[in-house]
Amino acid sequence: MARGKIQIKKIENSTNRQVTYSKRRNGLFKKANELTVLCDAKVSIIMVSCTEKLHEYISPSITTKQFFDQYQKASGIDLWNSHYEKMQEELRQLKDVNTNLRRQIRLGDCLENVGFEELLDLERESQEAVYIIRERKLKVIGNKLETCKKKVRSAQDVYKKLMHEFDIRGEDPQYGLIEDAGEYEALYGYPPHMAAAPRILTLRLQPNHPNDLHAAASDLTTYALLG
Amino acid sequence: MARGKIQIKKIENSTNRQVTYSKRRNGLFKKANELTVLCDAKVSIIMVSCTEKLHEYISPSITTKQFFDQYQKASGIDLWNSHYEKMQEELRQLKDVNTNLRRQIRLGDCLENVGFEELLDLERESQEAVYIIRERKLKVIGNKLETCKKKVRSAQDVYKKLMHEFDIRGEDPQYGLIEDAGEYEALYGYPPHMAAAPRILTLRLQPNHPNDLHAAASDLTTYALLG
DNA sequence: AACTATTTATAAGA
DNA sequence: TTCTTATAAATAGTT
Repeated sequence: MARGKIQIKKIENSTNRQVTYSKRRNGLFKKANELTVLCDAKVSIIMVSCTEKLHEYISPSITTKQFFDQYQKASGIDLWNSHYEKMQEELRQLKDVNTNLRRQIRLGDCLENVGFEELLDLERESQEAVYIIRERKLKVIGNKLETCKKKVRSAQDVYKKLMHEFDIRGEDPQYGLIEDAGEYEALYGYPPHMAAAPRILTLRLQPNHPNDLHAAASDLTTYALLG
Repeated sequence: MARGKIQIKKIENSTNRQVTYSKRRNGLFKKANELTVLCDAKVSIIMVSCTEKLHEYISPSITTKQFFDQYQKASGIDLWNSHYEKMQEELRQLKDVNTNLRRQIRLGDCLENVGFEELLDLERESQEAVYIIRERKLKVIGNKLETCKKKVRSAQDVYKKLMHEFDIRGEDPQYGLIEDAGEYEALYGYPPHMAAAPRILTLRLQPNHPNDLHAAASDLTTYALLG
């Protein structure tokens, strides 16, 4: 529109296109604002450039949200609808899944309407579940036991070492053994009567990091003898 | 902008304002379209006049709906928020319920990450479920048995009645008794050895609605004797 | 970003 | 409304 007429078709030079976009965008927004003032109208312009950048003009005294609401009202097009539908579909599916899950559990709803065959299946499945869970439970218990045994062995090693040193030094009043402090078992959560089986001498132990209870429970080798 | 400069302020003459609105609206839309073509951009203009009339420009190759979606995405402003929030809350809750249900079943997912205490709970719950299901199963079996007994009694009644009539008429060749047709048990789905216990004479029976197997199984009183 | 020759938009009048 | 037209405004190409 100046220094030569142009064809209204896509500007191939991307720099030129960018510049023109910027200039004309400003022009458009200016015009929109004039229109707003002159004619007491409300205008909303939203632009997305080919580089996906978003620019917006909105008349003062109105928000984009209000604009959309007004647009919806005036046009009769329910813009929420498709959004709704998606969510409602998702909701429906979740409810279905839910129902199926409940059907599998069958604790919440009663068994009144369950057929006999289904009932037999259900009993079998539930019993299987019990077996699976029980198996897992036993494995977990086994693991715990194993861990405890290791700790006990470790403690025994420490004890042997100490006894060895003890033997070498002879009766030195600097070192001493205190019986039955009861703290060792407590740290591992074992009742006293169970700890009795592996016959070891209980030592009064103290972690190297007195304030760190976790370290106290998990790292036996860093314990030091008390005087 | 022509034949005299104007102040950018509300045009008080309503006719003039209307005319200007119309002219400038067209101008704006034309510019918007040029911008769309020249710069490969997407433009949406929505205008509401002071008389609440709505006009819209939208670049070809896009819908207003898509525009709103894109706007939302780019601006981060969730225009549907109020609508969404409710549904999303519902969705979230359903998902939670779902997770809990799955946790109760715990057959699909493995038990690796289940704590020991939880494992014990799970075992107890599952075992309880088995008991509940078993109880229900026994009840159903009991009901079936009861129903069968009733039917047997009913059959006995019919038999007695028939025998009575038989006695009155004496030996009339019009009426006959046929032993061991085997169809009675088959209809009720009972194996022959179980039907043997209640000692009744089996009759060759035929339902009044020969094609309706359901009726055959459920309505003993409408059976008629065959010749 | 500024300049400016031109094109385009449009205010006022018909 | 639309057309006309003098003139204001916008802007393409250049610096």
